[in-house]
Amino acid sequence: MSVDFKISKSIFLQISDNICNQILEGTLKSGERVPSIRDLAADFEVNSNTVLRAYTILSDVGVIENKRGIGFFVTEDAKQNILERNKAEFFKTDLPEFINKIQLLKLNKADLKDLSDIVESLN
Amino acid sequence: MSVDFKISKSIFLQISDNICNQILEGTLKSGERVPSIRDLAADFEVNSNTVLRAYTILSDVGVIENKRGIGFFVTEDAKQNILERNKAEFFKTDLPEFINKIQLLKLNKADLKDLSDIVESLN
Amino acid sequence: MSVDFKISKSIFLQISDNICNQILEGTLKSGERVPSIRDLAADFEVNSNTVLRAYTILSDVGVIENKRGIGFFVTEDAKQNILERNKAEFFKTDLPEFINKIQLLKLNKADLKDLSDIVESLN
Amino acid sequence: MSVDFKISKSIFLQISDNICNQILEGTLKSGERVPSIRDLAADFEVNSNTVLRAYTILSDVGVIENKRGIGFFVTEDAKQNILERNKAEFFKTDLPEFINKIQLLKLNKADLKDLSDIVESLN
DNA sequence: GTGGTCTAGACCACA
DNA sequence: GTGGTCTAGACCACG
Repeated sequence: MSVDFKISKSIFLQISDNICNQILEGTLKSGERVPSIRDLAADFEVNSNTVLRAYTILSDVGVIENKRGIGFFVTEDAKQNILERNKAEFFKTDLPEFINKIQLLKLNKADLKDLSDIVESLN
Repeated sequence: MSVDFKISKSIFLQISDNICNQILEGTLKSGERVPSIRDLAADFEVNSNTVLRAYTILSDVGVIENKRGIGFFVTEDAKQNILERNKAEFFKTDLPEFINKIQLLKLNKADLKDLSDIVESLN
Repeated sequence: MSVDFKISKSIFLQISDNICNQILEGTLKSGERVPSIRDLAADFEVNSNTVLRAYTILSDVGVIENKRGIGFFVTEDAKQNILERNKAEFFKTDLPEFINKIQLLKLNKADLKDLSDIVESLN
Repeated sequence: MSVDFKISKSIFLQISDNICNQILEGTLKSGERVPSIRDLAADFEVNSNTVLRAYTILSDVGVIENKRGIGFFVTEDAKQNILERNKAEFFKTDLPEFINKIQLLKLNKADLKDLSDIVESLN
C-alpha cells in the first residue's frame, strides 16, 4: 500500500481518520485487531512513532483498546462512539460555518442544486 | 474586543477572514480605511506582526491597498474580488467535503432541515 | 472467570498478588495445590508465560513451591512470609504515600470518616 | 536545577505531576506562564519531546493552555481542576485499596497510630 | 522566540 | 512478537 497524505493535515490525524473510516465502513469490525504499529508504519511508509500517536489518540477516545503484548483492538462501541463525536462536531461547527458561508457568498438556489438534490434523496 | 481564535487555523488567516467578512457584510466599504495595524493588534490582543501578515495577504490579493504613511484602505473591487475567490474555493473544497460528511455520518432529512429551509429561502 | 487487569501494573504482578491475597484470606491454605498454569491462564485469559512468571516469583520468595510433574503448592510458611513482606512494604511505601496524599488533597476528617471507623474497630 | 526521577514512573508523568504540585502549592498561579518547553527540558536535563508530552497532557485536561507563539499558561480553574481529579481518583482507588491492605495485613491500632493522629488533627 | 510534527533509532517491559 | 518511553535532531508554522 502506498498512501498519499495531504500536506495540510498532520499525518497522525490522517491515520486516525483512516482507521475511523474503516470502522464506519465496516472494513474493521468491533473486536477485530487493528494492524500492529510496526506493520502500519511500514504500509504507510511513516515512522512508527507517528502511528503510535494515532493509536494513542484513538485509545484515549475509546475507539480502540490495547491488550498488552497482543495489540490494539476495535472496541465494542467504536462505531457509535465515532458517529456521536463526528455528529456533535458537525452540528456544532461544520453546519453553522457552512450556512454562514452560503449567506456571506450570497449564493442562490441554482448554486446549491446538487446539495439540495442530495439532501432530498436522504431518508 | 476579546476574540477567541480557533486553534485549528492560523490567527493571521482568521484575521484576514474577519476583514473580508466585514467587507462582505458592508461594515467596511470600498475606499474606507481599515483599522491601523496597531489598533487591531491591540483589539485582538495579538502581536502586530500577525496583523501585518494578514494585511499583507489582503494586499496581495487586492482586497486592501496601502497608502504609505496613511494606512490600509479597502479597494474599489474588494467585494467582487473576495466573492469570486471565496466562491471558487467553496465549490472546489467546502461543498464536496460537506456533502461527503453528510453521507459518512448517514444524516437524514430531519437532521438537515435547517439547512434545507435556508437553501429553499434563497433566490 | 473474567478478570479486569489494571493497566498501571504488570499482569504477572497482579496475578501473584491475587494468589497471595487468596492465601491471606484463607481461600488457599498451606499444602494445597494452586491452580495449574494452564488452568489459571485459561481462567484469566492470559498467556501461560504470564502465569508462569507470576508463579516463578512466588516460588522465589517461598510462597509456593514446585513439585515436579505435579504442580505448585502453597508452602508451610506462606502466610507468615507474605505478611512480613507486605507489612514491610506497607510501612515503607504505602503508608507514607497515603499520608502525603491526604495532606496534598487537603482532605478533612469527614472525608476520612470511613477510614477512621475502620481503624477504630481494629484491635 | 538537577532533578532525580524515579525509575518506576514515566518521566513525562513525573513532570506533569511536578507542575500540578506547583500549582497546588501556589508556586504557579492561574494566568502565569509555565516555563517554555525548551527551558524546562534544559532544567530537567531531559529531551524537549518529553516535556512537550507532559504539557500536552496537562493541556488536554485543562490545567494549562497554549497561547500560540507565546507559551503555556496556567488556566483559571487549574487548581480546582487538579483537586477534583485527584480527589475522585483517591476515593475511587487509593482509599479502597488502602483499606483493603489494612485488613489483609491484619494490622492493629498501634500499627496505624501515626495515621490516626494525622487524621485526628485535620479539620 | 514559541510550540508542533516527524524521523531514526535505542532500549525497555511485557505476553 | 507487542506496545511504551526516551533521545537527538531536523524542519516547520506561527507570533
